[in-house]
Amino acid sequence: MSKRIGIVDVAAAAGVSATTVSHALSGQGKMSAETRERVSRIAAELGYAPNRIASALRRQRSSIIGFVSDQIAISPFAGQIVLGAQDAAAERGALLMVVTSNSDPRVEAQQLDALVAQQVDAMVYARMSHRRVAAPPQLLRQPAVLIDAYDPDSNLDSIVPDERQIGRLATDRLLAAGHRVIVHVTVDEHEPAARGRIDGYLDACAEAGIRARVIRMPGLGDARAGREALARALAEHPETTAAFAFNDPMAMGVYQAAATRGLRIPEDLSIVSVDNLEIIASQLRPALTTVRLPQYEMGRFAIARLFELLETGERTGDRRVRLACELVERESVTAPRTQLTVTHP
Amino acid sequence: MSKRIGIVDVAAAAGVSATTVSHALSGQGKMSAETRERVSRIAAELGYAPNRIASALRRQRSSIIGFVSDQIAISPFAGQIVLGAQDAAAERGALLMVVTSNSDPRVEAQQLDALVAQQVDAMVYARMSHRRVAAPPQLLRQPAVLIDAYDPDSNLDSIVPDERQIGRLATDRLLAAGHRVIVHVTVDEHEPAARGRIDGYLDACAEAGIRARVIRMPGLGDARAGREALARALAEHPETTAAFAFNDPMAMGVYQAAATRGLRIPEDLSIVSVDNLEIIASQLRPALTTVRLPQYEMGRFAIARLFELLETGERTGDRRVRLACELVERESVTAPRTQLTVTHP
DNA sequence: TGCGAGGGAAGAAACGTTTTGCCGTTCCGG
DNA sequence: CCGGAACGGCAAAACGTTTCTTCCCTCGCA
Repeated sequence: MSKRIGIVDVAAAAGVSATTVSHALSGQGKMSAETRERVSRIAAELGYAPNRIASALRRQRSSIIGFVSDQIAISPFAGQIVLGAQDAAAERGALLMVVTSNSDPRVEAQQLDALVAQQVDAMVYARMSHRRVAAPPQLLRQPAVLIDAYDPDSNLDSIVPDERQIGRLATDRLLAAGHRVIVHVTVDEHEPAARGRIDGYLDACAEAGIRARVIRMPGLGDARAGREALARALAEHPETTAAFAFNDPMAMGVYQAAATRGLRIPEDLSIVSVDNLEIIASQLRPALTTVRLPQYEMGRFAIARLFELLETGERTGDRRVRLACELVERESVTAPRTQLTVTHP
Repeated sequence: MSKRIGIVDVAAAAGVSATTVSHALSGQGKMSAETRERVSRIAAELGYAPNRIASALRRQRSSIIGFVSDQIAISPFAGQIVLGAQDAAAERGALLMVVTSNSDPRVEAQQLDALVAQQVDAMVYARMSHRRVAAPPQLLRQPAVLIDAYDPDSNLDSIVPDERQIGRLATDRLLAAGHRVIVHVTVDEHEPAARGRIDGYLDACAEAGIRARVIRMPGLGDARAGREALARALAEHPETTAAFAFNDPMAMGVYQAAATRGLRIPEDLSIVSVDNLEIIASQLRPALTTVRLPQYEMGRFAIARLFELLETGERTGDRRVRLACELVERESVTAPRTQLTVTHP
């Protein structure tokens, strides 16, 4: 491990001052193209790598963005958000510093302090499911945005999926296939995500002039809830031909309950859900048609917004950004057995 | 955003020199307990947060550990490894800087360079499935370890799951339940993970004196492969009562194929697999008995090893560490229908 | 009383950049 | 031919710590 070579070594080798090297490499200042080129070449030859620590100290700008999330382990969502954020940061010459509190507030506080000490330029505070939160005070020392979370008491920017549009999109897909008896199996509507999706479902039903049938289950939505929900749905609405599930695990439960009853998917029951968990959606048989949450985009958008705040001190647009989602078509939707003939007036 | 307060502000407020503040806060140097206590108190009152950038520059030690992984999005594994590494790093006052290349070598090189520029003290290079790799040159500038990967050409430390023990453990579980006809559905044995698990399976079969029946499928192991594998297994070995699947998605396929044939799990077919993907294993019905990979432990171990290298320049123990795995009991294993009576001699 | 030891604290240098201000040279127009 | 702008480049200060060295003072002992 030989001594790291620095700007002065390059300067010596090129027979110029450190200042000139700095200028040459950063494209600042006035200098002959010849010198600039020669210095750059020598730097490359020597394998010079800038020391971002020194640079950060001098410039009072670390080019590091802190990314705090409550979970990274459990949900594959996190990864996509981080990826989007990382890509966007890299495009701007910044690096992400990701920490996960595993939902422990004490750990979270420690980590936030560590990020502050690290002089991060800005912070992203991400939740892995849409939540209302109280933003920790460390977020207020530098620009910060929330992902999948909002805090009505602070004026931090917030980036969330457009839950209502999700409900709309999923239901419209089933309507478009010709279904008229569509149940929505979901969870407690205190979940912001559930609330929004229900609203979207209701909108779509109202517009289509069909009856809304919402089955609410306790908990956060897993296969068990999906199984029980389908049982209830069929008991209450035996004529059901399609289901819109709150998330992919619930959809998996619906598959299981359908199999138990000898209902085939999609011939007897069409399903649309939300999450696009690759590991479920594409492994189920038939593969699950589901709404993809815009995780990658949320990550990107967060960083873009942060740089906007860093560079201009101002933000454009809304404080609360809802990103639209898209449907991923697979195989779990088809027309109902007794297709309604649509009469064009 | 008021000016950040630094060590000199504390010094001024306490009527001492910056040196003394530094000593007081770090517990270095000789000084009266009274001064030390007073300085600490004043620092706390002023809300002093150390500037780790400045500290890093002076000490030539950033206390940042780079963590490079090929994937973070797709697999929930990554999260656990990162979590383990993060916890271990936090215990030692270090921070993790996680980057994901998304398996793009160009991106990876860029990110490695960025980490080098960031003056990371050490690096973790993680793959999300057990692989042979060629370690990139940037890893050699500071201590580094590989996770779920090994490079026979470098002398970097390597931390991997004990694949052979996995095969052993899973097969033994089925043997213990009384099964004598156990198929192993797996993938191409060029996968290091597959190779090791097959060996463990063969060991267990040999020791139990039963015939080994390995079904190899192309690809990396998904539900489709699992379905086809079970079909082949039953064609070749109709008397099969138990299956050991390479991973959870394949096990999911086995469930699907079993359902198609009217085989009940576990009554007609017991299953053990590997991964413990929460989202599959606990959502399947019956819940899947599966081997948990020691991700968290691998993360922790990697950091521990790195600090060993940083502090002593030496390592203890093996260059290639295989961590043992444990079985997570759920509901997919029971005794075979026609139980063999074990005669004690 | 003189002297050395040693505790407590301060001064100053150093880490590797970036940036400000300045200096010498050239070139142009008046 | 002179004044001044434009240009190319350099010296030095600054960023906030840590650490090496020095300094002062007190205390104990001969």
